[in-house]
Amino acid sequence: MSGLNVFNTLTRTKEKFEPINAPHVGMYVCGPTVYSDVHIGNCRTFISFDMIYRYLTYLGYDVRYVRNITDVGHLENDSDEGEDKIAKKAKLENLEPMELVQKYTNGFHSVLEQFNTLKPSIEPTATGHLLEQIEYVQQIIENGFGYESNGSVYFDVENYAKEHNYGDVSGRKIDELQNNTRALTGQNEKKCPLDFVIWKRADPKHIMQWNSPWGKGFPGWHLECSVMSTKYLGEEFDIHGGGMDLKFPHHECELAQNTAHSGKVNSVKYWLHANMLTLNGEKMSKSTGQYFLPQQMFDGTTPLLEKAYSPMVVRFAMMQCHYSSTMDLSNDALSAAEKGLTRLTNAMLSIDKIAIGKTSFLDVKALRIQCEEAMNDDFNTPVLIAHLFDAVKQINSGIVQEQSLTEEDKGLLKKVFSDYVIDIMGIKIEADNSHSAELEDRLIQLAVDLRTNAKSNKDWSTSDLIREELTKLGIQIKDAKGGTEWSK
RNA sequence: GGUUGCGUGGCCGAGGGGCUUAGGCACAGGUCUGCAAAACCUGCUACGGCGGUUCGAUUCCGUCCGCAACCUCCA
Repeated sequence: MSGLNVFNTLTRTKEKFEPINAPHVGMYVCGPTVYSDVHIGNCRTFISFDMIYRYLTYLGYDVRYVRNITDVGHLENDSDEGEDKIAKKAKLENLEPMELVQKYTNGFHSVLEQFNTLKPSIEPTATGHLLEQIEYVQQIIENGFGYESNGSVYFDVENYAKEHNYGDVSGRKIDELQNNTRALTGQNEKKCPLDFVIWKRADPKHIMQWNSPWGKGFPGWHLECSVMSTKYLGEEFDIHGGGMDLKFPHHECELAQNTAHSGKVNSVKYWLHANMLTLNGEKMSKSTGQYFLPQQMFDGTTPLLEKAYSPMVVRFAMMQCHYSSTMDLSNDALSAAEKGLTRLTNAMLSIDKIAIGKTSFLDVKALRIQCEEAMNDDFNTPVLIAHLFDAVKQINSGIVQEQSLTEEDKGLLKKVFSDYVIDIMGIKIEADNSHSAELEDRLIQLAVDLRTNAKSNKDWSTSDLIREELTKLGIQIKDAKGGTEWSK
């Protein structure tokens, strides 16, 4: 068995990954609605797809990775009273909507950068594609799957379902959906409760609105993803990703829009979904307050954790869990990941210490194959990590026993670790610079304390040595009455 | 209530009909070490309950219990 296999939500099976136009791969991932800070749960999805993007690239594919920014159209709920999230928050924070969008887009980028995610190839915004969205809606109406009602345009689910399946992504059946639809107020504009808005009429006081053939309004939430994926990846593309919670209604609606627009049934070949991050067994969610921000985790200011954890520790903890399984974030899990990551990186850095000889104590080629097989099995990073730890144990043991590797194997071993740990899992190995200033001060203080100790023992040669060496480094020592002071 | 998925050893977390000692963390004993740390060696424990299929089930089926997600905005 060889080659990448991915779990396709559409078929609920693992399928051999065969791009439509190899070596090109088109991947679209639903980005955030930038109306507030991203939380750690949001990050998991983007980190998961970052890993997927990295692995596809490693395999030699030329990936065009599109991840959108939703900056308009995301309604609070599906009723007619639903307010646009951006508009509502802009009012609340007393900001121009685009100012709000910029603020949270900046925050989003900053957090993802700390998690060492690669930037997407294209990061389009909904407001930057209004013309395309309007044209898209017109096409849907023309094709008979949309209708205008009181200045808004709705997607005609019933009509669509006559010709196509509706519910494939989320595994729902249209009859069940109809039976289970709650009676919401203000839905009299719709022909059927399942219909969803693709263009929404704006009240005169609404702060975000644009001219359209149906009057002033703004695009519906699901629309921008259909429009932008079509524009940048084509009417049929390889991978569509996002969080599990977007399966319904967002992805279902997106797929319906795609088909209604182009007439093509297979607009997305593989639907991939990242699972939720839970906190104390419950989903993290902005709307319920059950969450904390990444920064609070990095600096240890959330009461939900005992100490601070670096972005790389968090990222590694996520990699120890399969992207499609729910992951419960806990202090124990993070501290275990922290220690494990240290062990992994220490061993990786100590490969240099291994002697070169005529034979190898470690089957490096087999290791590489195991790693590749793990990743080929639907990006199974936990199994990948297990194989790497097996190698860690052998590396450490080999060093203790002074065993050797051939020059070729040693180079290959370094490459395997570098490929899988750094390039694919995206673990950045570097000193934690954020605490270096504090560390420096503490080290100086330590030297000063040692000198004070030597002085009290009348060990003048040691105390003078410390003072001289510190002076050479630009540190001034002053023996004051109350004790030794120093300055840089 | 409906739909989907999950329940693995002290904790996290893979796997998937009969040997995977999965892996990590923790724990216990040992080697090494002036002491410690690291590293190494050894040990440790599991598949929610009850039925069924099978020569054999943690793995398949049924059922019950528990949990989660979705059904309404969410990555």
